[in-house]
Amino acid sequence: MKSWILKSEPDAFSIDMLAELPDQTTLWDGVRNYMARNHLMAMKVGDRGYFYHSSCKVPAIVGEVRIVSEAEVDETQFNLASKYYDAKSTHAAPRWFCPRVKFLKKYEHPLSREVLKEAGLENSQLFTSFRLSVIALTSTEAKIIEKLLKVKS
DNA sequence: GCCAACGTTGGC
DNA sequence: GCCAACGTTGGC
Repeated sequence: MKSWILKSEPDAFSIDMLAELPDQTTLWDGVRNYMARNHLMAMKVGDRGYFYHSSCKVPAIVGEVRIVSEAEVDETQFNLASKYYDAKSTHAAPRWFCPRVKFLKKYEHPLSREVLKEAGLENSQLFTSFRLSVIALTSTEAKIIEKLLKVKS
């Protein structure tokens, strides 16, 4: 099982919004960056996603999701009305794919960037490629986060 | 709201 | 296929 970080702006889509959906699941669509897309396509059912709030007062890991189905074609790329519309993508050769994720839990104590950095994640893609919206964690990095969560709860 | 970082586009 | 210009992300 691999662990990932999924960034989302809480104003656009927060962990609370996910938790309030009837089935608590959503397609992680709208990603338009190839490195992030490759991560989305590498996700397997059962993988863990850390839900990260970005572009907000306290950017932090705020909870967990589980990957419940592997990446499928992101339909928003064909939708003219969508802000994720991609004129260069075709049904024959779609560019963008998205997995389905399910809400697992929301943390009482989110893990801020400061905490993550101090705990030893300073070399993670979260800090080295700070604009990347889908991040792959190494098993070492995942263990550090698990340990932090144990201490916090 | 500023601005650095950096991915993407497009002219040559 | 190089690289400057441009646009966007996201922390501060």
